[in-house]
Amino acid sequence: MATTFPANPLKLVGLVNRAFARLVDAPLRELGIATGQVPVLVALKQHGALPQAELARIARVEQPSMAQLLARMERDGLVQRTPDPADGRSRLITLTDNAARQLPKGRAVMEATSEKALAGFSAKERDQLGALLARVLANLDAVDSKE
Amino acid sequence: MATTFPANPLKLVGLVNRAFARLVDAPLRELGIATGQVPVLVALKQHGALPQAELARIARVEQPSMAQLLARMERDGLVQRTPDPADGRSRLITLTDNAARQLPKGRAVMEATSEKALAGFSAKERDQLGALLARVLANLDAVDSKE
DNA sequence: CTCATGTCAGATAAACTGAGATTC
DNA sequence: CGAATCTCAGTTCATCTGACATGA
Repeated sequence: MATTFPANPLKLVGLVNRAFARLVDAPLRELGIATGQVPVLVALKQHGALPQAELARIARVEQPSMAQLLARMERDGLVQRTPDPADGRSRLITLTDNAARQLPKGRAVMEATSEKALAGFSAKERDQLGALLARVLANLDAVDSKE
Repeated sequence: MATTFPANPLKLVGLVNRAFARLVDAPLRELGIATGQVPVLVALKQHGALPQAELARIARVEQPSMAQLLARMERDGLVQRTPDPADGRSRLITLTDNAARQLPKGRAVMEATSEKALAGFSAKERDQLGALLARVLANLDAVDSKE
């Protein structure tokens, strides 16, 4: 009976993902940020101005998906697109001052909710979970690139 | 430096979830099934006819979300809605013969991809991953119901 | 009357493919 | 010319609120 309840870890991944997104959504929205935008904001904060294609790679989505996400973010005053002086095809994405100001609060929300999600976990267990998930991700990436 | 790479396990959950969905999507689509429909099909196979509200509870979505999902499934010939003789408000959802026939193949796809995702994992590690994720989910549920 | 079940209408976010325009 | 960058158009899925009809 030991393996009846975990069913399939991959199913749990989906449930955890949605439960987390649901929790984080409301407080982020009050900051004017959507959940899916956080990775983009973080990347821009870290690397400064970036072209759209690079952001798509970082977030692992197709370019049109990123274009649409950025369009929403531009609409909401989180990013600007400025022509790339070095490449006429490209436009560089930068954070607005407002976004830069809100980002730390957004990260705090993510952090706090993660903390709740991992309540009762020892440091070792957190590392374990991270390591196991990283291996799963590596496996899935390997399959993906094989096809 | 031990905790630099796992960053935040919750982020990995999101990445794993999407990577898995992407892999599983195409083969399922060939069977005429969408990824989000699988849990519903499985629940119906297990429990027989079920009302919409019960399916929403099982899948942990709001009723209108389930209604729309079922509408798509009905459109695609996977389920039927028949009046509940015992409750005039309710309509019971049942699998079509075709869906019942396709379901095993769908589960096989899910299984096979899960297997690839967990390549190189010992039985113990699988249980560990499942147990850790189940604890995360329980934590998130607890927060959710507190608010 | 209240509660539960379900539908409808409308909004939003996120992702994809396919087809161009433009520039390196 | 070929490849990269981006836009546009259209589709699908998944999710949410809010309003409403109807039956228990």
